Amino acid sequence: MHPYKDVLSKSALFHNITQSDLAPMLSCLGAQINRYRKHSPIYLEGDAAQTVGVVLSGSVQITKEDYSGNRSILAVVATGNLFAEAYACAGEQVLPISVFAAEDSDVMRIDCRKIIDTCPSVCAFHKQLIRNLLQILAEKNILLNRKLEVVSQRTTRDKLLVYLSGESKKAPGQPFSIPFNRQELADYLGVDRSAMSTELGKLKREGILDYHKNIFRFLS
Amino acid sequence: MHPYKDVLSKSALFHNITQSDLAPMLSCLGAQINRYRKHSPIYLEGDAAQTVGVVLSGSVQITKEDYSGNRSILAVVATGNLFAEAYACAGEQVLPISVFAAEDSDVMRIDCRKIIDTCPSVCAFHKQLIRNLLQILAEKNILLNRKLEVVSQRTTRDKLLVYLSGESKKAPGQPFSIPFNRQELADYLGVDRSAMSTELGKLKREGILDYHKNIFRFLS
DNA sequence: TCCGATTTGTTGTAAATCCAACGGACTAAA
DNA sequence: TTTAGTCCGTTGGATTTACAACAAATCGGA
Repeated sequence: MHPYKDVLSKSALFHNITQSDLAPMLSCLGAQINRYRKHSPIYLEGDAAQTVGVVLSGSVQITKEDYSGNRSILAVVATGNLFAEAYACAGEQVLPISVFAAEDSDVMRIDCRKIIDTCPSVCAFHKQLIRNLLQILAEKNILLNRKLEVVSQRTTRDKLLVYLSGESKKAPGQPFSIPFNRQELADYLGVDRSAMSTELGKLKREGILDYHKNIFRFLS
Repeated sequence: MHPYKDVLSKSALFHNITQSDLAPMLSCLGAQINRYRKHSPIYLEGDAAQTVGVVLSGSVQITKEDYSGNRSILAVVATGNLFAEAYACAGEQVLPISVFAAEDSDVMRIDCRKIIDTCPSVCAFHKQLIRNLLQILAEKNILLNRKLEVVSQRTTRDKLLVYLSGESKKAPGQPFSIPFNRQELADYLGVDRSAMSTELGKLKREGILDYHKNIFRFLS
């Protein structure tokens, strides 16, 4: 009985893999589990990137030092999610980021080469694992492309319109909600919150957009 | 003898696959080759994304319509390279982009499910194919992350410093070249060329950076 | 060498953005 | 009800950027 089977079976990496198959698979993969105290490093910038991390409990922070030495938090990875998967899968990479435990956390690490080099006789579920990994990378790719499209817009107005029209595309003309408050939206768009607020006000006054809190609707 | 074996064996998707293995592999994958006239569509926005494309000859353009209906070119894919791979691998995706032949072009398409669902008895090289696909996605991921970090900087100065210090990291203090001219660099950073030129001049006058054409060096 | 085309740097002005500060609306706890 | 905290919109001034136009430098043939 694996202590983390509930977390793992909900994780995208182990999607469509039955709980009973988890334990033998993990031993086949040589998965290593470690506990990290809050603030202690899991990976450091410059490390060789060979293993993908899975957060089993707690959460971790992806951080990076900029050219002037300021450390900033790029992302927080919650329980059940992966980190460093792109670097581990690309092979021969040096990590450009560091990972720290945001709280006391358990982390499982798997060597990506073990995932890729299937052992056809033993592990029938390797194939599913590879499929999942491919899907995770592909979906992240799509997310990054989408964000890049938004932040590449030159003006706050265009960033808002590109982001919001994208969110609205599933049901044009209908109200839709966004998963951000104003500050988070401003951070996502890479603009100042107050300037964004002003621009939202303009769009509303011009009759292009209506909104209340995080519910938006295009008036076209 | 496959007519495109030289192009294919140089393509990242078929890296480490011998030319003699190409033909049986392609037939096993159900690869389809079509010729497209200049400007004719290969994929249209809204299509179901199931196949990854490989440019066998010529080149293709990735385009997208923005919220106001303007079509812009996001990328040009040269001979030997892939397109739509992320959407094809993510499964159940609708394409948010269109692809047109930039010139008369031959394009091969492969159903991603055929790549993922290995046929262990027949194709020993499926494994290598999957490894390559994973690596392509992972590397693209890293590139997108890197670009996103640059473009997310608020000021032109910071965008320049983040980009250039990243390029300089391989050999700190040494001169390094960049693969862009000024206009291309400005496009990559998402800023105005002349404003960027001004900012570069400031950095030089402040003694932070020296450059000549596309050779740069940090003076730290 | 000379010419035309392209690339790069410079400048001034208009416009957009950032920044800091503040006030109102709302919420939750005391 | 009061109070403290958070979120959101607004404002004004300082800064930054875009834009357009032009000058200087560079490059590749003829």
